[in-house]
Amino acid sequence: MSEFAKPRGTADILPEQAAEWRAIEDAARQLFETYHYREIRTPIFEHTEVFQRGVGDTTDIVQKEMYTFLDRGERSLTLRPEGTAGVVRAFVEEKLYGEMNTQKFYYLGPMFRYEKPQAGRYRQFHQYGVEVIGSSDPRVDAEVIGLGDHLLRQMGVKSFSLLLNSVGCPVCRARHREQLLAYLQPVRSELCKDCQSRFDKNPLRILDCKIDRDHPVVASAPKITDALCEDCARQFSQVQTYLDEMGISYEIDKTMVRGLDYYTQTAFEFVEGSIGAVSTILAGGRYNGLIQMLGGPDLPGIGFAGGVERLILARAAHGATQVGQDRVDVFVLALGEIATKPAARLLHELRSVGIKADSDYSGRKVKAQLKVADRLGARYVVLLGEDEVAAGQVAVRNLATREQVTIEQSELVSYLSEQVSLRF
RNA sequence: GUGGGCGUGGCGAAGCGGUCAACGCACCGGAUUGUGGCUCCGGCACUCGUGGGUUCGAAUCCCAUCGCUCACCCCA
Repeated sequence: MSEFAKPRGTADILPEQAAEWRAIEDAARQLFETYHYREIRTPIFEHTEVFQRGVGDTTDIVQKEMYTFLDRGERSLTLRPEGTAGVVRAFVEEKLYGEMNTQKFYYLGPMFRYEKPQAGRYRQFHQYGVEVIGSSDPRVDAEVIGLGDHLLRQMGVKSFSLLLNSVGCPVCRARHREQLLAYLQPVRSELCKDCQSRFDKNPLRILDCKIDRDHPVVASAPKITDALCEDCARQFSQVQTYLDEMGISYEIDKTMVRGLDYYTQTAFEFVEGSIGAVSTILAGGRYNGLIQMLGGPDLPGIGFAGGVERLILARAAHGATQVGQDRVDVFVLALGEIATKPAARLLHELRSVGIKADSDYSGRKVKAQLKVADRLGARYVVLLGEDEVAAGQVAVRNLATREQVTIEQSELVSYLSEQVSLRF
């Protein structure tokens, strides 16, 4: 074991896996652009207050999961634990609201949370996500949800379910909170320890508690979904109408609450059963108060975020894993001291015209080098020995057909350009 | 933060108190002259995460510690 190990909860993405990562990132970007979302890149760290305000002081993320540090100027900074707060901060700071009424963004990148790692949960993990700011039209909710659905399908996740709920607005939420507290008060002492404290901080979460969920009183407690104000109820039903219209199936889950404080109205979660205990693969919701909370105008917003690591796990479970092929077009084989210089020159010439080429650097024998060429999946071997060097020629061997020709060194590039291009 | 499982060569994995720590894969070399994928032969852990203890003797038992992993809270 090495003396230096990567920090807990981080991962090295090795070349083989990097191919899949890149494929996912490329496909995600392309899909987002198809929906006319534009990429936005915000800093990986922000002033701590951005997350305290943006994510919410009562959330686990802020209370116990942030990577917070003081820089040399004594400023408190935090590695971003999620993407929305930073995007909204940028939106407000750069005054992007001046441009158009509705703006659509996407992002891709690492996030950091100080958690104990397990399957599908890491301290540095990666998310792709979208944010739509400036419209509260339920068509936008449906578009964002539909985009999540589309992305998962496109990525090869064949089965998953979509849970949908509405968590209301500050008006109906406050009203529901009163009802709920009154309702639960008599059984407060029967609740689990966590729910005792949720009682004051975030009673909505009690409904979602895995321990108390089965408690008869809790199970039949008033749901926010049933206590929505007129506006929220209409929003919720219209979102469903559009989803129906788009042929996207979902289940209403009245106990589903999103973990972040900023959510209002629409909340949704895509879950996949085979990736471990943490089955949420992509989730999001509407956050109508957030922009104003971060100092901007009173604009509505909605978005989602998905975990790349969880997507990769799900792809694996669905047999969609992609392995990178590591092939080279040409392998330059130099024999002996005398061949090294012309070989280096030819290797460089081949690469200059875009032919993927490699060579051996350890001065091994022909046999060993051919073995390497074979293993690299090379189509051609350019062989340079004493005879060839003396004659200004090279032997070019087609590894598949075993045919070998000897040509002038000056013709090599044009000869191979032609051969290699024939494959495409 | 809490609980379970596990830590043997690059990887997978046997051994679970007593000769030199199996084996497979990978890797390296060889099977006569400068020609590959198969086969055959050979090489590759003074050491079993780390530290301490028990014992005549420990990879094997005990304790601690670190790490990995799964699960809980919560979450992508």
